[in-house]
Amino acid sequence: MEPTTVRSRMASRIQHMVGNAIIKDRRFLDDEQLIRSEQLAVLEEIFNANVRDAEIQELSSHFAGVLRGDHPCHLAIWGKTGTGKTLTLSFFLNLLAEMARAKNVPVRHEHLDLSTPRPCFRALNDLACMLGASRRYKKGISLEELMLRIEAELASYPGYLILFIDEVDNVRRDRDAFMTFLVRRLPQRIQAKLILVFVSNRLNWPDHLDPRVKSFLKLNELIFKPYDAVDLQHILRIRVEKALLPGSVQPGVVEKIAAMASQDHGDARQAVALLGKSAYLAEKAGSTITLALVDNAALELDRDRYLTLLRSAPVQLQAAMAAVIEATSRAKGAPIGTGDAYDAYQGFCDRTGLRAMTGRAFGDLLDELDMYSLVRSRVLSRGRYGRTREIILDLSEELIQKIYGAIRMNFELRG
DNA sequence: TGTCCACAGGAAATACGGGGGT
DNA sequence: ACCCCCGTATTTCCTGTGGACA
Repeated sequence: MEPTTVRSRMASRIQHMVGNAIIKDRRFLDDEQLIRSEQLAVLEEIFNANVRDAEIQELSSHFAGVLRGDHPCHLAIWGKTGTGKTLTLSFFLNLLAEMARAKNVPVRHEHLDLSTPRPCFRALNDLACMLGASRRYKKGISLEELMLRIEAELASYPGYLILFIDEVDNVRRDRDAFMTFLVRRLPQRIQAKLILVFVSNRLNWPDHLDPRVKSFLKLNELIFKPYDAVDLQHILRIRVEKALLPGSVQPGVVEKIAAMASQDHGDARQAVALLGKSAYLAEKAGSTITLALVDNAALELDRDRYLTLLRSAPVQLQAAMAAVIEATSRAKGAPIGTGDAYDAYQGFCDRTGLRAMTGRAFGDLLDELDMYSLVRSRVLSRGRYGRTREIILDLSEELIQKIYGAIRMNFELRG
C-alpha cells in the first residue's frame, strides 16, 4: 500500500473526476429531478420530431368538440408505463386550454395522479385537495363527506371540466365506489360538462368494474404504442445534447440503448435511466460512454431495482422474503411449498423478535412477492399430498445473497 | 370410485390507531 | 375529555379443490 493520506487520496480522486467530467447537467438524466415545465419543454422537442404524432392527432379529434360547444364523451387511454401517456396528456390539455381561452370557452382541467397505489378514500381525498375543496385527511371522515365537498366545490362551475385520472387501476379496493362516484353521481350534481380521461396501463382494466358503471360509461379508446427504437433514439439524442458534454458518447451507444430499451419494454424513462447510469459509470472510469459500459450499466440497474424495492418494503414482506431464501437454501434450491416457507418464516420471526403473522396472512405476503417477481409461485396439486403453492426462487445466487444480507442488516439495525 | 391431504383463498370478525364532533 | 366513527391490517372461520393413492 502506498503511504498516502486520506487528504491526498481524496484530492486526487476529486481532481480525477473533475478532469474527466462528461456530464453537463445531470438533471436531464433523471426525470424526477426535472420540474414540470422543463419536462414539457423536452417533450415539445420530441413532438416536433413527429414522435407520438398519431396519438396527438387522435386526441385532437376527440376534443375538437370542446371548441365547437359539443360535449365529447369520456376517454380511456391505454399504454404501458413510460410510453409518455401522462406527459403527452398534460401537454395536450395545456394546449387545448390555451386555445379555448382564446375562443372564450371556459375549460378547466385537473390532473389526478394515482401513480402509487392507494385506496378509494385516499384517491377521493387527493381529488378534493386538488380542487381546493378540502384539506388532507388521514382518516376519520366519511367517503360521503368527501364526495359532498367535491360536489359543492364544483357545483357552480359553468364550463368544461376535464378530469384526467392517471393510472386508475391503482385504486385498490372499492374501485367501484370511486368509479361510480365519478361516472354516475358527479355528472348529475354539477352543471359543468364533465369529460373524464382515464389512463391505465392495463388493457382489460374495465373488466373488473361494476357492470352498471361499465354500461353507463361510454368510452372512446386510445392506445399508446410502446416507443420503437427510432422514437427512443430521438428522445435519447435530446437528452444527450442537454445533459452531456459534446463528444462524450461513442458512436452506436444511443442506437444500442434505444434497441435494448425498445426490445424489452419500450419505456422511455428506463431508457433515459440507462443512459444516466452509463454516463455515471463512464465518469467514474474516466472514459467516454462505450458500448461495454452500457452493458454493465444495464446489469447494475437491474440489480438495484430489486434491492431498493425490498429495502423500502414493509418489514413483514422482508421477513417473508428472508424465509423463502432460507427455506430454499435448506432445500438445496428445489422448489418449496407454503408450509416449508411458513416454518422458516416462524423461525426467522423468533430470531428477530418480529411478531409472526397467521398462515393466511403469510399466503398474501407470498402473493405480493410474486407480484414483484421476487419469487415465482403457482398453486399446484400434489395429489394426496395436498395442494400447495410451489415457490421458486429464480434469481442469481449473487443477488440472493445481496438481498438476504440487506434484509438481515435491516433487522439488526432495528434492535 | 371415493378418500383425503395441505393447503388456497373468500368472507366476516376483530383489533387498531387516529381523527372529528361536541 | 369523551365518545363514536372511519379506513386499514390482521385474524378467525370457513368452504373448495386436483389428483395420487387405495
